Amino acid sequence: MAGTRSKKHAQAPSGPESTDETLVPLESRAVFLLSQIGHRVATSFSERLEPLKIQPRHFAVMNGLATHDGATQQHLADILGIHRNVMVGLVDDLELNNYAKREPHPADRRAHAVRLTARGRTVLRAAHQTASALESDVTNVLAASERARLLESLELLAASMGLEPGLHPSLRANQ
Amino acid sequence: MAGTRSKKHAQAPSGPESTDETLVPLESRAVFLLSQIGHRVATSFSERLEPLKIQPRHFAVMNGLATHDGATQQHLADILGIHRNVMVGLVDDLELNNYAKREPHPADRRAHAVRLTARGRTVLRAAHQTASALESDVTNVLAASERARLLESLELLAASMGLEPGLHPSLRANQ
DNA sequence: TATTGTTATACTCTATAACTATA
DNA sequence: TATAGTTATAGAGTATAACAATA
Repeated sequence: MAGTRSKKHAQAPSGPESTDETLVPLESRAVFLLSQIGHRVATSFSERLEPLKIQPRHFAVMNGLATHDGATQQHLADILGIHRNVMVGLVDDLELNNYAKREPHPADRRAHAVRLTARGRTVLRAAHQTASALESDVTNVLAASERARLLESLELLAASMGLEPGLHPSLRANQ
Repeated sequence: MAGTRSKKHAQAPSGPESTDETLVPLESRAVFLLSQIGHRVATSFSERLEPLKIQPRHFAVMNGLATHDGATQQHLADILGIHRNVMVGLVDDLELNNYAKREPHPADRRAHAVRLTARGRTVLRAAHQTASALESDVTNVLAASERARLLESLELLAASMGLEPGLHPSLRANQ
C-alpha cells in the first residue's frame, strides 16, 4: 500500500461480462473479513467496557495518561491524534467518574495538567484485563502457532498501510 | 467465542500491581490490530467507491439486487440486515443515480420491485473491481502462502464470532 | 501574534415511533 | 390485525469556527 494502486482500479470492463470479478464472493476477500471482524471486535470491546463506564476513546486517553502523567490536554490530543475540541469532553467524562482530574499547570496558566486518580488507575488496569480477555476469546479457536502467524501477518499489514502503532484511526477524526 | 468468556474478565487484581496486563502494549494485541486494520480498510474502500457515487452500503444493496432482482425493499432489508427505514434512503440514492429503479410489484400493490438498471450493473462490476484492487493493494506485502494462511485464519475467526458470511455487521444497525 | 481550553453551530448517522395504503 | 413503504424526530458523533485567557 502506501500510495500504490492497482492499474485496473475502478475501470469499466470492455465487454459486458469480460473479466468477472463480480464472481468473487465477499466472504472470501481478506479485506471484507478484516472489516467485518474489526467492526465486531471493536463493538465487543466497547460493550465489555460498559461496566467500567468508559468507551474505547476514554481507554485511549487513560492509556496516554498512564505514560504521560500531568500532560496538557493539547499534548494528549497530539499524542493520540484526537482533536483538542473533542479532548475537552473526554476529560470532562473522566473527571465526572473521578478517573482523572484537571490540575493547574505549573508552567502555563492557560493549560491544565491532567492526572489519573487512584480510581482511574484501577479502572485502567481493569480495562487492560478486559482487552486481554477479549483477545483470548477471539483467538481461542486458533492453535498457538496459527495465532503467532496471524499476529505477524497483521503487524506486517498494519505497517504497510501506514498505521501508527497503538494509534486507532477512528480517533484521528479531524486532527 | 460465541458466548464463552475468560474467567478473569474485568476483575480488579488483588494487589495494586499483581498481574500486570497493563504492560501488554496495544500494538501487539490481535484484537487491536484487527480493529485498526479493519477501520482503515473500510475507510479506504469507502474512499475508492466515491468516483462511482456510492458508499459501501449501496454496494451491499446492489450486490443483493444482483442475486435477488425484483426483490421488495423489505426482502432486501431482511437479506442484508438493514432496517427498512434505512433502505428507503438507499434505494432513493440508487434511483437518483439511475443505478436502480422501483417498479410496481406484480403481486403486492403495497410493495415495490427493485431492479438494477444497465448502468447499475456496470457500476456494480466496477465496484467489485475496486474491491479486487483494494484486496491486492492490502495483501501485496504478504507472500502467497502467508496470504492463504491469513485468509484461512480470518475465516475461522469470523465463523467462531458468529459473523454471517457476506454480511457486514455495520449494516445491522437496528434490524 | 500564537496557543490552550472552551463553547456554539451545522451536518451526518442512527434509533424510534408513527403514519398511509394496502394485505 | 399485520405488513410495505415512508416520514418525522430525537439523539449521538463529527467538523468548523470562534471566543477568552494567557503566552
